[in-house]
Amino acid sequence: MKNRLHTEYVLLGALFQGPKHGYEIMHFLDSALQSTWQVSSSQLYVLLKRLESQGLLKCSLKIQKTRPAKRVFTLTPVGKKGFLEWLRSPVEHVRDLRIEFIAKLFFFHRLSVKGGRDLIKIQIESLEELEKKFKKGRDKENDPFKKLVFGIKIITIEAWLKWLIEQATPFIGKAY
Amino acid sequence: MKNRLHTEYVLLGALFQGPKHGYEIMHFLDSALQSTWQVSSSQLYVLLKRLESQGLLKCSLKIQKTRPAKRVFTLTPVGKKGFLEWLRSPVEHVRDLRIEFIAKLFFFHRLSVKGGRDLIKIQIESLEELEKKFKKGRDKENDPFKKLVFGIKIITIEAWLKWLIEQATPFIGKAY
DNA sequence: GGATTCATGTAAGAGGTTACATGATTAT
DNA sequence: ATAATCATGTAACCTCTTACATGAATCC
Repeated sequence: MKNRLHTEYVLLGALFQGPKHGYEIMHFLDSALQSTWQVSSSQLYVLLKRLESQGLLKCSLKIQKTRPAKRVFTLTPVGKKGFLEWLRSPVEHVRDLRIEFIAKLFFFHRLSVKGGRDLIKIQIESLEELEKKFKKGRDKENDPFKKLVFGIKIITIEAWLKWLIEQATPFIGKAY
Repeated sequence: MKNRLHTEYVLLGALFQGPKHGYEIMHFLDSALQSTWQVSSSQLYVLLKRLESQGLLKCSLKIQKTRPAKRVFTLTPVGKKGFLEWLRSPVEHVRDLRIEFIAKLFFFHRLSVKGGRDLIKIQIESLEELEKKFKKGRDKENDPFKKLVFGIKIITIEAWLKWLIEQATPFIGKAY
């Protein structure tokens, strides 16, 4: 499966529990993900069109008397599969934890999907490995600036590990 | 002074200690900032052109027999002033600490510019204020997901405060 | 003989933002 | 009256990335 944009997966997730039209998706994301994930309305409609053309969504028109027709989107099986695969994969880069990983946790919680604890577990493992790697890198490094850069990477990873264990794990709950 | 791009300031910084041509700047950034800041060569030349047209750089041609002429760039007084203003200002967003702030520290260190300790100090103050704000926000929040988002923000700020105090401050040194 | 270094660029495209366009309905 | 809500979009622009173009010199 190709490397889709993060926002595209978030849109798929917004449709996981049932069809919605664009405007509805906008409000769903605004109220639930709020400042975590913002999609402008123009971008939203562009992405929905693209996802439809790629067969991840299908769309039906719902004509209304007084307003423009709603374009109601439904996840296709391909779209559903793609979303779940994304949801259960750890993020590749450390920088993606603050945004993309949080979005995954949101969906595990909101949609009651199983696998959240497993995701957290492998995410922790991959962070611990990275931490080791960076610590080795720092030890070998002589340039004080580069040491400093390793330092902020390591300290950030440690903070996020703590957050994953102490806050994210209880958030997901035992059942999932 | 308008809100210039971060990369533009980095280019200005690369010229702070004397004129360089594009290719030289590339190597300077590659070797010194390495993985912290990468500029593709195509983007580099575009930015240099823009900075020149805005009067922050001036350029002189140095013709060579066998290779294309070097375009040697020199900081103008406006450019120098703009760079120092940027250098001494704290970053606005927390997300900019990991990249933009680090670049500022690099230049303080590398160019032996004074004001590094002051910058760290006000950066610490602004982070501490943010931390308080987020903690209040978390206390008022009922939605567990939004609490979790506050949680990662707070824990990240705490880590970076620790890094600023324990690692960045000694890096800059007492004299600056 | 082939890769790398030196030295500059253009062109195309991806992803995003902001501004603008439409137009009725409902709330204040 | 006028502002906000509902509902969709297009167009222009910005930043950055990738690919491509040129062409001698030098290293292996």
